[in-house]
Amino acid sequence: MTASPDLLFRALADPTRRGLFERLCLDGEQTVAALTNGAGISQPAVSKHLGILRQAGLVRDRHEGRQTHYSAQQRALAPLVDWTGRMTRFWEARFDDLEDLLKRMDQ
Amino acid sequence: MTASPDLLFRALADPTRRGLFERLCLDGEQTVAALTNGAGISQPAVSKHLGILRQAGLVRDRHEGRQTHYSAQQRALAPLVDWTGRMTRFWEARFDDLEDLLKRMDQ
DNA sequence: ATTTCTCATAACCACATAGTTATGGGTTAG
DNA sequence: CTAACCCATAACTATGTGGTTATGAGAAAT
Repeated sequence: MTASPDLLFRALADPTRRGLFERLCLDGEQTVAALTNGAGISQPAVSKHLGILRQAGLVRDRHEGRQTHYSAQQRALAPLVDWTGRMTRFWEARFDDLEDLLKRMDQ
Repeated sequence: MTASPDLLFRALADPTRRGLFERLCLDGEQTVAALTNGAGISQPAVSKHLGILRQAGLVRDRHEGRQTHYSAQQRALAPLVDWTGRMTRFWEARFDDLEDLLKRMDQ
């Protein structure tokens, strides 16, 4: 279930939404209430953002009783990595641009 | 001159704009007229998109007589690569999600 | 059974943004 | 010098989108 780069870029374009994804990536699974806390927006807004992230495959939801736990699906970022790869690793791309990037990719 | 992830994501979120960047990456430097040809939108719209890409550091413009040549600056993608790295290469991130991504990054 | 709690959806609003046409500045051609 | 050309900016419009409040469905607690 790999989403299109378009869906991914659009989902990650909003800073609030990207912030939610970052929190899920760094702090692990969390409930909607926990995510709402500290997001600076209302709970319905958070739910909407999570819906968009879910549609892009970036998060998964797990229902447990009356609360929903969300977690990041890092592998959904794969098309993004592939895309940057295609844009950079290309025949005529100048080397001084590539050097830097390839270093970062190798850690 | 490295731009923020936010600026980059927002610049690349629009499909038309991303298409322009892709063409510059794959086909090399081109004039505005050349880019307008095949973009399916008017020349002013293309100029506006290029302005946004330039502001994000993703393209460079070179003036030559009455025409402007644009070229991709692939190194501007670095913050994006770093960001995905931070989101994936993190302590508790599950391995089955990482395996796949790291393979892609190593080519 | 009733109340409370968590979350999602609906309806609405304000603003951002991607497109258009019109126009002007600088450059080459005639 | 004048005309044609390339591109950028201005002004405007329509649609998308991120936020709100109101409400309801489902589960837990009393």
